[in-house]
Amino acid sequence: MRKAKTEEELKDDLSNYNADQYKKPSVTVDICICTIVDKSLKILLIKRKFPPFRDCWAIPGGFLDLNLNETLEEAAARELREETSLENIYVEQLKTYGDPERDPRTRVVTVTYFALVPWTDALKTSVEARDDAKEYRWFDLRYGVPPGIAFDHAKILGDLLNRLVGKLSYSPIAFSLLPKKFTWTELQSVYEVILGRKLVAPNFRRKIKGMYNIKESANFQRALKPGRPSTYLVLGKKKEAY
Amino acid sequence: MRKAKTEEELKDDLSNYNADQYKKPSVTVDICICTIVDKSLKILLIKRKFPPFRDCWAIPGGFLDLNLNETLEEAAARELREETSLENIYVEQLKTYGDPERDPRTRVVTVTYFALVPWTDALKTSVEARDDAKEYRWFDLRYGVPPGIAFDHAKILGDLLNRLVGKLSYSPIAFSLLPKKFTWTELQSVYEVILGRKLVAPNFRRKIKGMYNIKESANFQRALKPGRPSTYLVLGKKKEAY
DNA sequence: TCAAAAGTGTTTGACCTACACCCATGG
DNA sequence: CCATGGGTGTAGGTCAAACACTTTTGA
Repeated sequence: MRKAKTEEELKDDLSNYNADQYKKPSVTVDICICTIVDKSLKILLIKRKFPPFRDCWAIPGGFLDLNLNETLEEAAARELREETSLENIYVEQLKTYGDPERDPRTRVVTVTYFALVPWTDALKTSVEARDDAKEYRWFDLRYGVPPGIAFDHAKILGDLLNRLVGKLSYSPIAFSLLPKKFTWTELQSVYEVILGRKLVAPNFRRKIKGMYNIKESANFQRALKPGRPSTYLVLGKKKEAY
Repeated sequence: MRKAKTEEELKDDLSNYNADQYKKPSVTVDICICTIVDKSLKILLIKRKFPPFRDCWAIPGGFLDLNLNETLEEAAARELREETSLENIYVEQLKTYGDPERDPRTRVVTVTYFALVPWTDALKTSVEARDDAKEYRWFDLRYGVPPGIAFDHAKILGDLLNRLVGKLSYSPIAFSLLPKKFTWTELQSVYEVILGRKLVAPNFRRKIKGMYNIKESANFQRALKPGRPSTYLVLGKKKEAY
């Protein structure tokens, strides 16, 4: 009875919804894990072990598990954690893809997110030294996706790059790609890699100082090279408008 | 057999997916229909006739019908057509909402789109003079949403306003809110309404001319008022970069 | 003393904004 | 003539790019 009423309510919600034909699509949440290493913008792809697109590279993700009772963003964060063991990472919704033919098996609606993670050697280890027989690899997002990438993932990565380039200039996403403490050179490198062009250091630093609350951390020597060691910086709370 | 294999493939796609617990969420596509009339930015809401949120205002939408074999954007455009009889309208994906508790009945993932429609009196008529007992109303997006709006639709409309304001300055969405032929005053009014502030006409026109290919259409007198009649404009193909 | 990090100063040009002012056009 | 549509010109300010130069710091 309760259920029947619900069915009726559902039916009325839509314009021309036929309860007899009603089938639900599968819903997956995919996570584009981005980082910057070696002066290039990388994304983590996984090699598929089963058809369709067997042995093709694909964006990691999984079906939405209703039992976990999590939000979509939490699902994305959980998948990120499962792949990288990282937590407290910047995650943002990218777009949702649901073309009828995008998965040859069945109708799949995929909500994609992207995560910006600071590169660490631990990350490299945790991803490469897995024992679950999954093959992972970091791909350069600017060098073009691997040929034969699965599903419509080439389009997704294109949308991702556009989003990153577009948001970089007016939002603090660059800091999410760096550890808490970073140097001016590292920060500038993030901008240069995403924008794909060199920047002039003094102008860059003036601009960043005007937009964000950059504070100096403890000075700390990092490398065994000559010259002045760089200052560590941290991003403070947002600049107060006065 | 074919089906069994598919199940296995599906299972492997995910990290910790349990086929026995596997339930699919419902997927709906909602459409925020925006227009500008009477110097204000309006959105079309529908009054719900059944619980939950009976008699509350809500964004129109419907469940994704797999039998129609349409893309998500086509589904949004179809719903727009069903509500307004309009076709060839600018439609863009806004965001996807899927919190577990957003619909008290069952798990619902909603992909929201927004449509920008030029106001016409025909639109007013087609929406208001419906015979399907649905109650529609245009709400001013800047005046705050109606109290007790259904589900998480208040948040959706907030995201929508942010998107419109943000995109206005670098994309030609304003033209989608006007008929093919429009005047400088009308175009400026669209910008002023969305931005929420007055603009200086000469500067506005110089700027728009620099960004878009504005062409004059046939001069045509419109009103029975004194003064020079306004020139009709059309948006030409994008400016060639040279 | 050297090399790298970090900052200062300045010039140039683009562009935005406000405002004054002029021209065009039809009632 | 007048009211409105539409444009030109310009002065002031902001901002960004480019580049030269200085200062700081530790090996």
